[in-house]
Amino acid sequence: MRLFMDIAKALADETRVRILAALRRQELCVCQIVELAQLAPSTVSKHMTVLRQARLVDSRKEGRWIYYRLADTAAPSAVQEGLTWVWASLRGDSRIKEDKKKLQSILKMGTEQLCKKQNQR
Amino acid sequence: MRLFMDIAKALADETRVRILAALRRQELCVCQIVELAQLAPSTVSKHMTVLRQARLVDSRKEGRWIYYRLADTAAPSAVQEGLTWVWASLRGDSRIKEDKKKLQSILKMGTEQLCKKQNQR
DNA sequence: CCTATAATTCGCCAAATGACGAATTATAAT
DNA sequence: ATTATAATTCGTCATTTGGCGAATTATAGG
Repeated sequence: MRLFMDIAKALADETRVRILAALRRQELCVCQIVELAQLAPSTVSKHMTVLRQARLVDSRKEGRWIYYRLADTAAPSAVQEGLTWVWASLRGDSRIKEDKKKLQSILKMGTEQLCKKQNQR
Repeated sequence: MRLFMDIAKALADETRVRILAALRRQELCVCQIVELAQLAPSTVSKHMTVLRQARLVDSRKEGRWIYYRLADTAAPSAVQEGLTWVWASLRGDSRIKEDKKKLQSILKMGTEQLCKKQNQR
C-alpha cells in the first residue's frame, strides 16, 4: 500500500504529471523543467523529490547538472502500470501537446544558454 | 486532463482507495462504509462525493439508503484503466485483506441492525 | 584558492484537504 | 401529521501541500 499511495499522491498534482509527460521523450535537467513549468527551481526540486520518492523517475548527476529521466523497466510494476495508465489517459491532451511544443524550443537552445537566461531574472 | 486529475486526486487518499476495494465485491450503503472506515458519516459522504466526481463510483437510492457501487464498463476508459492499475498494485495488500474480513462481519448483520448500532454511539 | 552557478534544503506563507459535529433534507414508519 | 433516521451540506479546525526566496551544498572554471 505504501508505494502505491506514494505513486497516487505523486500523480495527484498537474504540474508533476506534466513533468512526467515531458520526460517521456528524453531526460531533462532541472533548469529545463523550470523553464517548462515556469516555477522556481526550489519548487521544481521539491516536485522531483516527490516523483523520485514514488519511484516514477530516476536521476543522474553530470557535473553541475542533475538529469531526471522516467523510471525504466527495473521499476516496480505499480510504477510501470501507473505510467501506462497515465499515458493512455492523457493521449491527445492539449496541455501536454503545448508542453511538447514548448519543450522543443527549450531543447533547441543549449543547456548553458538556458541557465544564463534564467539567472538574468 | 480534467477527468484524469480528478481520478488521480481521488486515488491519492488511502481511505478512498480502501473504500473502492471494499466495493469491488458488492455495493455498499453509507452506513456500511462508515462502519468499515470508522469515520463520521459526514466524512464518508464527502469521500463518496469525491469518488463520484471522479466517476469511480455510481450510486442508487433505495428508500432511506444510498448504495454506492464501482463504476461499470460504461465508465470512461481513464476510470477503468485506473481501477485496473489499482487492483494490480494492491493485489495481496494486507490492509485490504483486513478490510475484506471486517466487511464480511459487517455484511452478516443486516443493514438496519447496523445503523441502529451506530445511533447508539 | 576563489568565484560562479546548478541544484537542494530550509523557513515561511497561503490554499487545499480531511476530519468532526450541528443543521438540513428526504424518506419511512407510526 | 409527526417522529425517526440515512445521508448530505455547512461551518469550523488542524494538517498537509504547493509555492517562493534565502541560505546551503557541490562542482566547474578562472
